[in-house]
Amino acid sequence: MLSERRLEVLRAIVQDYVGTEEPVGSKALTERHRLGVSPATVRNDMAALEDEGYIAQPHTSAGRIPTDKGYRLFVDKLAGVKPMTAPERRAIQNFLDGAVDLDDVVGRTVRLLAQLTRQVAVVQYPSLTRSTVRHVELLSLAPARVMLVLITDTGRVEQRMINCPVPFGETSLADLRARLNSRVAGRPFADVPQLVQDLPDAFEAEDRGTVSTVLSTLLETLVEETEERLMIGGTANLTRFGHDFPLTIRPVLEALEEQVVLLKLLGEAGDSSMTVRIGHENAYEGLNSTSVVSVGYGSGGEAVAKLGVVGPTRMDYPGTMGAVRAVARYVGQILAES
Amino acid sequence: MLSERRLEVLRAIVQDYVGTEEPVGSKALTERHRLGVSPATVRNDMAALEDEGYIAQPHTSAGRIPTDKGYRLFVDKLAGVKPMTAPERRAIQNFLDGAVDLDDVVGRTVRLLAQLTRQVAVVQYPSLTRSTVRHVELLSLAPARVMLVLITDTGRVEQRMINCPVPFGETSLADLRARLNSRVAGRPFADVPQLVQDLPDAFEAEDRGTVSTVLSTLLETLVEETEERLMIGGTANLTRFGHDFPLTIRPVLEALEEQVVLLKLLGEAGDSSMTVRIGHENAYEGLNSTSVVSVGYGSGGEAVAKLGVVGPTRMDYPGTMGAVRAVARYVGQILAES
DNA sequence: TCTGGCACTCGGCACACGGGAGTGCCAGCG
DNA sequence: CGCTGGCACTCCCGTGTGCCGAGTGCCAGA
Repeated sequence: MLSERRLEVLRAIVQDYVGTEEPVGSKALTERHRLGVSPATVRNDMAALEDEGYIAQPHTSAGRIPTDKGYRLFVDKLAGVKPMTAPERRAIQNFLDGAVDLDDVVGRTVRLLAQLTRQVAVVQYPSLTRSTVRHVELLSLAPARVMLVLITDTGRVEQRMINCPVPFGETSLADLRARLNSRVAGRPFADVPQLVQDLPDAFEAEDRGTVSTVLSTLLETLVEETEERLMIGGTANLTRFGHDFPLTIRPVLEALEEQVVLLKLLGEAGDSSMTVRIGHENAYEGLNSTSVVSVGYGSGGEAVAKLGVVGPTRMDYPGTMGAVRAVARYVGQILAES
Repeated sequence: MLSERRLEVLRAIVQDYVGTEEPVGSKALTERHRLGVSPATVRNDMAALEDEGYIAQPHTSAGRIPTDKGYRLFVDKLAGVKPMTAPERRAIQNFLDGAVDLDDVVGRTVRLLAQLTRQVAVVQYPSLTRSTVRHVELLSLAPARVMLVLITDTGRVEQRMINCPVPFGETSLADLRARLNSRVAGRPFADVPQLVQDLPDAFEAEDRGTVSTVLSTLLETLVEETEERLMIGGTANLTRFGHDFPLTIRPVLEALEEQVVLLKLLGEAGDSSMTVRIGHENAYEGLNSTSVVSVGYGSGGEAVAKLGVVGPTRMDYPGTMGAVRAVARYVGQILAES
């Protein structure tokens, strides 16, 4: 177990390195922090921290920088979450209020989060399968052409075109619409497959094919993995990463374009509590030099989706965590109101 | 006026520079192209081209690189549009087919375009105001809560929540829905304001307030500038820009995040024909070292939106233009089918 | 267990140097 | 009059050298 002072040294190293982006040496440490001991002592502590794998030297005779393990310890034991100041909280609220629809909410959130953290922001749309059905609408656009519209309590709206095998009468359509809604409205989307299973039986033989087509389209829309969507923003902040660009930034941009990768990343994180994944803790190779801070958000108690930021492992963890948590909280409120 | 040979020299310079990314000298030129003259002669031609402002030297005693004016001449007079090969055309079609909704179409298009051109792709959603109304739906979600859903012939669906001043009966709602659709279905969105102007008059006094609220929400969604949306992709290709990253890439990423800037950029381009804006021809400063190739696309004859790519001024113009044109054509087809 | 001292290591920078690619100019040739 | 080969000149750039400073590890002493 590391002594109290050694932990203090580690904390100082992390803070300084995050601030200066340069390896920090023993002398500079004693000057900037009141450790109460001499550089030589700090050097011994640093040697011990290095033995334990918390810090490392980029080159012999250079200062130390924290390793992923070092950041992990810092986040778990040495740092808290820095709460937002009152003006910041007000700014968040102002910025998010006045969104006209869900796209707007998500868009504003992603911009806000990118600006607050000066990093790349990722916001997942509320998951269909974790939301509740508000309404299912069927519109007849042409004799054998139906549009299916799903509306969730979180404001998300999905639509699908359906080509019916045979023309579908307006009364049958109204019948199906009414039956569908009476079964599923107010229920979680996850239950929908069960709830509509035997619906075709209630219809005349000639309509059954069409009803089945509609239902299977409905179920397809709910398949996890395809129904998940997200928005990212603040990629310009990647340019603040470091000086050795091309190699650092490239894989990150590529990862961000692969929505599958991001969704997996968010999916792996704890369900609603805040999760920090540091460097190599991220399964995806391109993100091995980044950290991901994410948290679930939702209109009520349960999380319907996640949001977070992607930044260099060398990031201000307490500040970032504070911003992410605060934004998630306010977005949840907005969704609950809509 | 420049002689035939000098134009040929300019063409050779552009082609070589685009290929190698390095200033091209007189000797290298004569070696790679059959110009039929000696380096000394080419030197004289280059001096003339430089006097006219078509090419420039990064430093004394270095090769020449094309200026924006040089690229302009190249695009206008010296190069055509390189048509896609048959396999490429097939690949495009395969890639775009099977999209389930408009978001999917736009998403696939942006990825496709980024991949084909190896540059940043930008695709605008079909403009509401330039589309035709397919259907307007009103859903009663709560006694004084109505959801407005607009559906265009291009597959776009917009929705807005409306809080009614007074509860709105189901029959009044059905009445309004029917009247609305009979007036606007099949008409261009641009005409909607005119068409619905006197609608409140047809209702009882108590409902008139609500009807007006619904109509004003409808009109708000049609305001140009707010209704325009777009998707971008392929930002990872920016890393191929050059070696002097931070300065080049940063403002471009920033511009791409400012949807307003991009929309303006696309808006300024010719309405449906292909437009190439080179370097400083772009009004936005951050894009002064990039070229934008854009073209309108639409389901029928008229363009309902634009798509294009953003890349370094040093780009393969014929190939890029070919890809952009081909993709626009296929997207138009897909939209017409849906 | 901490401290001050000391020798050592190594990255980064400033500087000088030379090679090479490219240029402009000029005189001569068809 | 236009094209060509030759020539002197200009710079960019990569390489090599030397120095400085920050940082380290180790050791003897308090």
